[in-house]
Amino acid sequence: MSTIEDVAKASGVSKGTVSSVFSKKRPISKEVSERVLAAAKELNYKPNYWARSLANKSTKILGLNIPGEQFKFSQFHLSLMNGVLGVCYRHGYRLLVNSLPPSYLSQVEHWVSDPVDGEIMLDPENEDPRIMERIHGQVPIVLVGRPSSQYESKVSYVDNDNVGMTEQITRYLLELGHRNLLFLNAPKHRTVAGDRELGFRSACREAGIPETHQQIVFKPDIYRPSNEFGYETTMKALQEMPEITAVIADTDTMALGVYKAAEHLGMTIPDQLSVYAFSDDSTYSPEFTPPLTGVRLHAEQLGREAAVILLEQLSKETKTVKRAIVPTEMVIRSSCTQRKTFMK
Amino acid sequence: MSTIEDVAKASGVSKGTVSSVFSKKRPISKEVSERVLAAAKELNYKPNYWARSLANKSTKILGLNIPGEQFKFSQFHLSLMNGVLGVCYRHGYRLLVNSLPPSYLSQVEHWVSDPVDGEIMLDPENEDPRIMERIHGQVPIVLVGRPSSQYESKVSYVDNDNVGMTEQITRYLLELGHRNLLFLNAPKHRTVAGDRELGFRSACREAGIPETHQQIVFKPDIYRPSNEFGYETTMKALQEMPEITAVIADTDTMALGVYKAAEHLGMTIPDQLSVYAFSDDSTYSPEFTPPLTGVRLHAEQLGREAAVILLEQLSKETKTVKRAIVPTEMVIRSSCTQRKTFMK
DNA sequence: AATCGAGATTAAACCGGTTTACTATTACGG
DNA sequence: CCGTAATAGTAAACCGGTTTAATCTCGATT
Repeated sequence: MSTIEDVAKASGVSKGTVSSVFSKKRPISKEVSERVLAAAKELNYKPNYWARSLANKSTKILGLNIPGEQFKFSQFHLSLMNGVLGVCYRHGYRLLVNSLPPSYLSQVEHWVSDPVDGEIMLDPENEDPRIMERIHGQVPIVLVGRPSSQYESKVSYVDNDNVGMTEQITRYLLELGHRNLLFLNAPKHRTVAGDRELGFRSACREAGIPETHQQIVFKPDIYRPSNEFGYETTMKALQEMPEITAVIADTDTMALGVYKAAEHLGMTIPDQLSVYAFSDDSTYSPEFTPPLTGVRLHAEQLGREAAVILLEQLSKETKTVKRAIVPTEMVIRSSCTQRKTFMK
Repeated sequence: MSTIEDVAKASGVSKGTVSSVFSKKRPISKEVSERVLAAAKELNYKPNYWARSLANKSTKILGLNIPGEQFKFSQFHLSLMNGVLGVCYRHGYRLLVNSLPPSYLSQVEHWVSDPVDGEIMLDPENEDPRIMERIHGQVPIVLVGRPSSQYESKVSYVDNDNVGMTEQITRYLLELGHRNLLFLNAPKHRTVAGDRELGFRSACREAGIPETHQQIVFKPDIYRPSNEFGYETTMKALQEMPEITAVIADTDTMALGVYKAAEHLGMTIPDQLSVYAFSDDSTYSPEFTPPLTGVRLHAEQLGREAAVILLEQLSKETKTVKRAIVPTEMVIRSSCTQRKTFMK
């Protein structure tokens, strides 16, 4: 690859002039400008991204940070990313997927600052070391999901109204006559799990459901796939407590496990078991009979808003902490129905 | 942020020594090493990514290049990306999603080399300027999909056997008794469209189907969503040629349009119209009744193989051109059936 | 004719690392 | 006790851009 030096020599001007021709940050006479561009084309020259970033102290790259080992993108993340990408696209930013193993990053020879101007961080946890690290390292961040309270006034974030949404969904099931619910929740250390628990409990309390009839099981944070967790937990719960008539699953993948459990127990959905999932789109949907009732989280919009807020923070000097709540909508399909009286 | 200079001063050694402590590329006595690391921690120092990349001439970042304006990731891309990410993860590479508008990149002030060590390029087209550019710019690439023939011996790529797969699928429909097929193909300029056309034609010819009964419509490359294209094309085709009893759709999104058209025409699937789609996973699957018959493309494996080949090319000096063909499997669900004789 | 000022260009410093060529110190074998 | 080699550290050059401060040109103003 040829360098700016080569172009400068070839067109008989200085490095600085060539730089200005490209960056357009200073006026250059048309004549010189053309001569330089011709030479550049001739030599197949393109400014070096990293040299430029080093000098500019800006990379025009946004990071997307996802926690956990062996992470896989779900449908939710996909939509979210599409939202982020759209904004990046319009503003000339590139998107870096930043999810290297903590074990890798902890080695001294891999210590390094992040190659991004700012980062969108997914799935915040209660004691999330990533947040501390970014604040400490001066990297602007926007979270998708609520941070733990100690950071709530320190970092910007976008989120659904998880408390309200779960309340609404729980009420829906209660109004259908269900009196004994099982809630398969996200891993306990994720902040979203707490919010959803809150909403669930609140709606149950409001309807006078005793605590024993509000089963919540948090997904353990080991690498067991969600559908297996859904299957095993539902099997166990329904055997121990056959009065359960409705299950709320945190994701559609979990719901798949619930469906399978119901099938193995000879129960039909929705007649003997209602199933609700926090997800409107699913990879596994071909497997769902009947179609899954869920909720639209508007992942794409979450991504868009996060990206917009982040870019805003990058452009302005004043670091206002912002928050955006994206509304949700229930999507009633056919996996939930009135509790049948003979089930009593 | 503190620099290597600060750390050097604080620990009373030279820049070069600090550099060696971090990169471990040269032995440093334990004593000095500890002193430096302590100072680094104290100052919250991390090596600057850009400066390091500049000096190393390597970024440890792989690019994922997707063509087209206003691109959105589909389920296929999601799985593919998961495959790529897994490999990146294990090798300490980050992944950059590189899909900026050509209009943006053509402006002089945005000319810049790519900030990656190598790139995985999706959806190659017949006269794909991206390929030329990367070869010219010395950026190692691996394609997902077959390049046009002039590049076939010049760049590595991974692909499904699109010809064979389409042949197999077409035969399947022909064996079900269908004699009049509609094939909604990918945009004509994509190489995959040609391959699939070839397979389709070949199977039809083999069965003695006249050309007039092998309708192929290529998706125009304007920004109309695939489902609308599927809907409108199917409506038109079925009205002009009611003898059609089976449709092959290039993607599940297109198939969604076909379903809708069938509904509007009062036709039931699969009894009056069989539908086959080149996709096993779908965002829209909740909408599919009956479940869509398709084909498993193993997108994740495609991504994995592409990443592995790319990393191999980066590590070795010898640039062997490699090719990998990932097998496909038909997934028979319930959107295709025997042609009913009364339809004759 | 002298002064001023705007515009275009350049040399050199800088961004923050890595690497090379060299020096100083210690260890060892003969 | 000396020559040689191995080890640890350093100063300076380098990676390829951007930017600052200074210089030079030329037309307009007084």
